[in-house]
Amino acid sequence: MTPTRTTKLERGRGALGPALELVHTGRAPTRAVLTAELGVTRATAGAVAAELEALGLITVDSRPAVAAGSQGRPSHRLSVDPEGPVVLAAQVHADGFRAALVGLGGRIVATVPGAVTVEADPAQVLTEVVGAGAGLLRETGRRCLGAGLAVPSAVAEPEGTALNPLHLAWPPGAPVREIFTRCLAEAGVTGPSGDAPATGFAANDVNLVALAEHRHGAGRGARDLLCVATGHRGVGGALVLDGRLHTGSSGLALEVGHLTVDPDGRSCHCGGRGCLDVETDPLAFLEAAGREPGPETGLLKRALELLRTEYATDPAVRDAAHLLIDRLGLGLAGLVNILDPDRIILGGLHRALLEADAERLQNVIAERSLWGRDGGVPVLACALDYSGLVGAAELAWQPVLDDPMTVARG
Amino acid sequence: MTPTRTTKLERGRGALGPALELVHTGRAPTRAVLTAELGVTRATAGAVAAELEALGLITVDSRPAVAAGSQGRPSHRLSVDPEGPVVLAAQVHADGFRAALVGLGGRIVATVPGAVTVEADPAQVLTEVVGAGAGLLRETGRRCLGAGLAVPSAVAEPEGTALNPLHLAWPPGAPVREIFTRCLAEAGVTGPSGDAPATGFAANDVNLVALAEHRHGAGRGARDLLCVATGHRGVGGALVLDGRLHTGSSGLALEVGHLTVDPDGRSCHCGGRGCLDVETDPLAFLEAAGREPGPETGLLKRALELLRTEYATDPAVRDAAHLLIDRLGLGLAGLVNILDPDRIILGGLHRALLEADAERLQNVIAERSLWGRDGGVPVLACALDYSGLVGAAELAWQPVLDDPMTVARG
DNA sequence: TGGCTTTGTATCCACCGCGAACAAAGCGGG
DNA sequence: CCCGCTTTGTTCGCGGTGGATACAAAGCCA
Repeated sequence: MTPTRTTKLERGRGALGPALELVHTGRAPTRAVLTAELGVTRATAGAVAAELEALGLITVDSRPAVAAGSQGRPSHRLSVDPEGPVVLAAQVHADGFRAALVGLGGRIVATVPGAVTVEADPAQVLTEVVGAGAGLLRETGRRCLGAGLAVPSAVAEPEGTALNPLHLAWPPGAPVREIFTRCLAEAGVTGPSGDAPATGFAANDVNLVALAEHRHGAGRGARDLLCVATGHRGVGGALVLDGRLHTGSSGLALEVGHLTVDPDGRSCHCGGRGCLDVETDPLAFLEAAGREPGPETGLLKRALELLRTEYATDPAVRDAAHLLIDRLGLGLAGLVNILDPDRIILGGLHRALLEADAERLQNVIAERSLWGRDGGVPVLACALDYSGLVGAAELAWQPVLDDPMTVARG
Repeated sequence: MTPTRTTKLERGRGALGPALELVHTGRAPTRAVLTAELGVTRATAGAVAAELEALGLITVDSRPAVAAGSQGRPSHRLSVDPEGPVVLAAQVHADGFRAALVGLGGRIVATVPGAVTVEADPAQVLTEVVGAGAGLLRETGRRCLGAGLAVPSAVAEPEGTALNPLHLAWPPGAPVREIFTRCLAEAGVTGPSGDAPATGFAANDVNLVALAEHRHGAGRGARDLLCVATGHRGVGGALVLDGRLHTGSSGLALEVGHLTVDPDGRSCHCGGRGCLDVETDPLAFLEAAGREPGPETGLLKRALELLRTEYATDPAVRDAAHLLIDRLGLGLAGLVNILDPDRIILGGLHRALLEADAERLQNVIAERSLWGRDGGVPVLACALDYSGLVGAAELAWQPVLDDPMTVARG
């Protein structure tokens, strides 16, 4: 029989995925580095790079790169193909949504915000969202390899249902992934196989922030990355272990909002008292500062604004910030004792608190974490714009990173 | 040049490790199952099994196995070679130590307890320990492939230092792995390479209980396994994710003792109040039951005895048990919210509390864990004798499981 | 211009695991 | 009792993957 003809270029399939991931995360700027990172020979790394280029995923710049100072033959630059395929990414939040096309490397190619009525159900919202994304695809004419969605709710695995979309007026248990996939099919958004419609991926927004920061932001190089962030209300957490999101056995891990941070604090719907959720969110901050919290929508923005403008001038604001920092530090110390991350990233109001007085926060964590080592865990601020969106894109890219040959089979 | 001759039997090296792990954990009783579990062809599975047999690690029983009812040619039984090589395993605790030889499959081939004075330093203790193990090796004449040690302390990675050996009068930060390795060399205990001395592995005992239970006990088949156990004082935790121990970035993960389980509870040396550590350990139980706790040594044994004999008859004991169950449930619920395990295993006093009233414990966990699903997380009792020892052996077996060919290169 | 160093490429080959055909071992039915 | 039937185990050949090696390319530097 005539076997399926394979060109020499197709060598190195097994290393394709790891290689693409290295270029994707910016850890392989040249073939030489790629060789070292993959632990293969130059021959293999060269074949792999050629194959990825043939697939239209990366570009090999033939002009000598950097070359600054070092001797020897200058290496060619490997980079993600800026004209390559994209994925559709979207983030839904209490005030609306944002859709985007995201290329490899977490590059946002095009993005557009959108608004929906507060009462809209998942199908309405996701129809709008996918419609906006499909519009971007038409405008740009890019090839689409998948789609990912960030939602402000825990998402159960493997069902893909939103368990607690508290700020969206969605029914708990709404099958968002299924709805998202259906909307994609209706809008004709394609997946990696080209003609077949894309299957949608959906996950919690904080999880996706963590994933995005780990691959392209402040979490690069971390092995065990903890991410904690506020939205308008409540606190979310996420953990990336060895480069993969730890979602737990049913997708519900890192519900960190109900750690006790103030034994004398206010009671919480969870049945406890003084939970991180209610003691360190924007509402708690505004109240602690003696301000009128106002309507639910925009709590985060008002809290950030207050902290930014009056922290230096108003003692009540400063005291409120310090109070929240102390509580947050206590909660983070508890997480450090359980998870032992090598880096912590904060988003939302927590990020602003960190930037207001990083030393105070670090000290609280160090004091209350047991047997912590040399200086304690580094705590950093989120470094990406739209990290939730980028994280949603990572979900969609994952099948391609796992097996880049999928893009050829389409 | 004449290349290194390799027999046909040596085919299938890449799958050797996974195959050995399957037999080791009892998940591959026959070659047919091995074929399915590895996802390879019968030819490959057969070659792999033959290779493992040639290495002296497993036996292939030529008599037809089971065959009960099913049609087709009966399969041969694959099993760990009971006469195969062993590793030296040891567990140190407050009252002394226990050394053992452990074969594949977690089979304890020989074991011996030992006593040391309370004031003994690490070098003295480990000299005794290794001496006892070496004695067993001499008596049995087994080939030794490595050594592992369980200690009642967090062990920092990668240094291998015992950070908080609170019950041992060892200096915090004692380099136990280094000392252990030196003792092994002095006693002439061999590693996988045959002539070279073994490098010792050391880890926290509760971590090793979790590892052992995951591979050979109540945790088999779990993906995310949480283990919580008491010794005489304090509470330890451990987490196995995807079959590997999660020790955190510096080996300090799962220090679960300082979760708040009683906001009005007694103060703890950690600075908090009502910590799991001081509210659910044997001392807390004896005090809650109104008994005189007595000396430090033997607290666990007395607590277990009291619970076993008087739970049904003495209301004070029952109330104390229920109090501790409620506190424990609160702590476990907090961990469930953060880690989302698919199984929980309890050891020490916690195991006895579970057996006293499993339903009460399950209910508390279910009530306080958020969005828990259908019936909550299964909570089971440790199923192995000497699980700490078996876990220590797993540490030593790991290099062999990762690459079985190492045993040939010796 | 000719070393020197590092990067990229061409060629050969060992090895792993797949596929297919065959052999083996029990069951069961005429 | 013998002949299918089913499942398991083995033999043999093949193709793809990546290693090793030698060589070519491209910059520094004397």
